[in-house]
Amino acid sequence: MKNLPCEHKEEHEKHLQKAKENLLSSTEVEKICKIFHLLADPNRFKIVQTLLQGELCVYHLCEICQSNVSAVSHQLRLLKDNHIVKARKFGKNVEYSIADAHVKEIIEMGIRHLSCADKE
Amino acid sequence: MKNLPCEHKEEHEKHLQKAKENLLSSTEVEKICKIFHLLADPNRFKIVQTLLQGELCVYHLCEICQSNVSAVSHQLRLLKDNHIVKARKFGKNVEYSIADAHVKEIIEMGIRHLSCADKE
DNA sequence: TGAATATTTGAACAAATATTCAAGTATTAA
DNA sequence: TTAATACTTGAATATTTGTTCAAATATTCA
Repeated sequence: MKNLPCEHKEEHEKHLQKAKENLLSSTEVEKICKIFHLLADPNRFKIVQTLLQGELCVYHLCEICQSNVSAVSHQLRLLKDNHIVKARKFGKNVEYSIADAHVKEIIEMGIRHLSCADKE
Repeated sequence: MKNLPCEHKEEHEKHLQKAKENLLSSTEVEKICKIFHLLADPNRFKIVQTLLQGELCVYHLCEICQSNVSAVSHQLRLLKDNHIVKARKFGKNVEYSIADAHVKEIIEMGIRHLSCADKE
């Protein structure tokens, strides 16, 4: 038995053991955190949530975010670089759409969490 | 029909309409983003994921995060202030545990997303 | 009481971030 | 070819963030 500075040695030892078994690698943790970080900015969140309804171009996304073209474009680049959205040129416009189907579930989970939190 | 500067007027108009119907309030978006932000830091993520296995005190969480007591304590305060974890004193130790059952699903969703992303 | 342990706290700092602005590119229309 | 539209880009700025350090608190034990 290790000499841990903790009153609950045995029980905590068990929890710690389980935790260590389920531990992800640093790379894995960083990847997951990256996704959460990308969805943690209100404007990026709105962009992604909006694009879940279907393809749109920058002008419309500005309307939704109530933000200016440049700010939205910067955020879109971040989302694109991280493969959350994809872009295709159509005439003068650039149309954005969701590239990663899984973000839908994460977003929906966030929304569900919201209504649960309200009840508490 | 609005005079939108976009080649795909009709179709985008539909997407935009749907998006506006599903639009969350700023307060709601901020609440969701807050949760994502809290889980977007590697050390906080590890702390929460670890506590899902059961109650532990600060010393053990430092071990998991490979970080120092002060840094972990700061992060724990953030998580506690936002009702993700809760603390109870036991002798010289403070035992932390999960306060918000829903983060489990969000974390698991993140992990699932990871394995999907790998395959692509 | 005084020393040891476990944790918290506040201030200071460096790094990361989001936004703005001004200038740039690409495409279309006149 | 010039002007207008749609979007991108890079630099500058202000803000937020995570970590460190040193000092503080709380509890137990001798």
